[in-house]
Amino acid sequence: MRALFIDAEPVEQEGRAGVKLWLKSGSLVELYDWGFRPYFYADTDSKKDAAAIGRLDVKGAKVVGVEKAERWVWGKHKELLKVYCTKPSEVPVISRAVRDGLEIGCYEFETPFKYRYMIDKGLWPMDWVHYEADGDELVSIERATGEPGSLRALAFDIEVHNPAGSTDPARDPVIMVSWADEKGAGVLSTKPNRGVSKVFSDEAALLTGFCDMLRQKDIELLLGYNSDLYDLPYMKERSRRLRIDFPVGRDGLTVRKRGGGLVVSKVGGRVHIDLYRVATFLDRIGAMNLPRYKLEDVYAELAGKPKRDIKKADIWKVWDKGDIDDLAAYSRDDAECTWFIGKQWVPLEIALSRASGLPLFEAVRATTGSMVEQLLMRHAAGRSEITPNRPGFGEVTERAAETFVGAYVKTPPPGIYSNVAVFDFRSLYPSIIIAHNIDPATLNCDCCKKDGHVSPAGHRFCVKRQGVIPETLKELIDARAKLKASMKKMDPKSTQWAIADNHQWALKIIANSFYGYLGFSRSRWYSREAAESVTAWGRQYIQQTIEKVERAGYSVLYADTDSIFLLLGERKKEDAIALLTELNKGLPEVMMLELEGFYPRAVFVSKKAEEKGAKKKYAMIDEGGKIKIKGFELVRRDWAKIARKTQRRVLEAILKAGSAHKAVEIVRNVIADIKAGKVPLDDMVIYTQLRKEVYTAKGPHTAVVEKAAKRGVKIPVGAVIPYVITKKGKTISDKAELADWAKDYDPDYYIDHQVLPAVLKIMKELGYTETDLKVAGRQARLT
DNA sequence: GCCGTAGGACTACCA
DNA sequence: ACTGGTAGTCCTACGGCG
Repeated sequence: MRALFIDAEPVEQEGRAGVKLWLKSGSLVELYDWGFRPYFYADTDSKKDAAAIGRLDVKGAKVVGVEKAERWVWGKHKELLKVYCTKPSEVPVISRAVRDGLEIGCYEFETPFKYRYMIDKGLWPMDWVHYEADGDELVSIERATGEPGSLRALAFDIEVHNPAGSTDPARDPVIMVSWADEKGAGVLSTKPNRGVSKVFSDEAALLTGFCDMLRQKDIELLLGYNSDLYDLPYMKERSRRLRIDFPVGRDGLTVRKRGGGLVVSKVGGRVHIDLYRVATFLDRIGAMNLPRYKLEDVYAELAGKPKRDIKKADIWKVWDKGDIDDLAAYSRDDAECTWFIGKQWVPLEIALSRASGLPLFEAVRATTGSMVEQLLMRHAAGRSEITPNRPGFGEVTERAAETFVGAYVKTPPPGIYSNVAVFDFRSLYPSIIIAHNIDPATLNCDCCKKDGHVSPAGHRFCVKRQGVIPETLKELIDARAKLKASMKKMDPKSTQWAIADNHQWALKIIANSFYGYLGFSRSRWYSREAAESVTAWGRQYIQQTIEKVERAGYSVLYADTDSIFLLLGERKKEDAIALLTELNKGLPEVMMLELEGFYPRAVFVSKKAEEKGAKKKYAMIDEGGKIKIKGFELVRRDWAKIARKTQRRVLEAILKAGSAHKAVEIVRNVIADIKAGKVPLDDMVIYTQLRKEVYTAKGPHTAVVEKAAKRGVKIPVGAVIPYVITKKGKTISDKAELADWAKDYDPDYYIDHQVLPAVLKIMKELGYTETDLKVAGRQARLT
């Protein structure tokens, strides 16, 4: 039988231990594999040790088999013992006895059992398998090929009666559950209304009705927004209090708290995707940058239009009034927006799951680090290499304390320039890792003492045996290149193209994370020497390239990590392209310098306190009139919209119209509007994320949190706080007030601390001073 | 007690 | 809970002044 492999879970029944597999062929199939034994490795080849390990009995947990195994351990070929246990839960117990009791080192004793199973069986989630079964018992399974499969999905959202403002499952009932899927949308509620598609006698019936619907529709993929933390735990708690079952899954619902306030809600037998998790993931990897990631923010960004909105605080009022037309429509809209977002992001998550080997549920909640790790574990196993153990607490602390030098950034001379060309290295760090075989296990090998790759940081890497990291990375990069090539032959509007695009994106995301993973203190494959060699080679390549560009007669304006900005001057684009070709001849095979683009005009500014140019801050306009802005206040959410908007207009006036005069007019008008109190409060809102539980220093955003706490509103860690600097108070922190509570704004603050600083650094390059901008009617010095 | 400033804490950016 | 490099804000402590 052919099926899509979804997930696996360890199970224990009647003393037997095995694995439950979730497959999809038509609909979901549950199968059991009772024939797979958990194991770990012991670092010894002595018969005496083998015998001692074989005799172990820790409170009834016994070793059921010991066999020899040849594996690579940190670049050395070794003979180890593979120690089998009966149940997965016995692995930690027995391996501890081996380590602490017999003082024999162990490996892979903390590999979660389901990963152990998937890795050893060669199963990749969201990919196809061929299997044979006898009843519900698996007989055989192996990986097959095919396009990624799809799952039957449904998005949902709940509304809660909230007269107290906040909601509390001890008190406030669920009043609506809305849903949306391929076929349409609907609202389940306990009050009848035109907008309500199904009415239930009470809340218990409503919750049960929702579960019935999932069962009837045979939903495999459940989509929510912040449903890990809110909807599912809320419904579960309400059900508990109502003393009813809540069979939202085929196999229970577990709500688990992870470290750092993270909550994960696992729906057994369906894949639950919390799209808020996807939003924060995309934010972290820099694929998205919004001030906030509420459902309406994300929807507006993706759909290009705003979402219907009700003030959350008013939900109960509308409900109590009995006229719930609006509420039903709003609730339904929430589900539809969630569905819309899911349509865009689920394919990427499926691609990430396939590319990393993490089951979809885990992939959605994974960091790029754990994706890299999963992939490395799979590749390591494939080449008989041991997966290094996780570092202990002490080790992590030590690693975190040892810092290393990163990338090179050139200070740009501030000014406004014409005809800039930008070159950049394609995947600089991944290319370096592959070109120089950088891996903790190839570091200081015994075989290449004379002829190894020696990094500018002074570390040597093997030239004979490729490391698991370079090997895995090369596979990703080659696969991506192949995909990109095949995409050229596809119709860009086809589903096939969209699938390939998500896949290539997933491969890129993972490939870009390898360097960070090498330097990550909790990494299994951590190596400071390896990480600092990557950056050292990176600095060497960029600096040598800068020298060559300068020797060719160009002046290099700016450079950061892997990019070079040069002034074309009197030369033509063709000259720059010829130079590029020349530069590439001197680079290793896998490395490639590319033309990023030509820019007719560019702005670099000086640092606020010094005359020197500011790094990581520039704006350029390309030949198509498209503006690229980096680092400026206007790309930062912790600046008020009025400052960001004004700075953008000023930059546009200079880059597009080339008019400083216009820029001055803009600034003067904005200042006048602020003084006159004409600017809407919305434009004064500053967003700052609450990143810590406890602060040593006071700041506007911590002050806002304190004030909210006094009113009984708890702002959780991770929240992005919107606040306004009001007239009331002495210091800025005193004046800061939660946006919803702010009645006015302090014009002086917004002029002197927001608009002027943002705009002045640009105007300074054109010869203007603060007074030129503040005092109306004065003649501009330059135009 | 007031003023100016150096330095620390903090956030969000670039690559 | 992937890295280092960077700009910039706000607050506090501190020294000088009178």
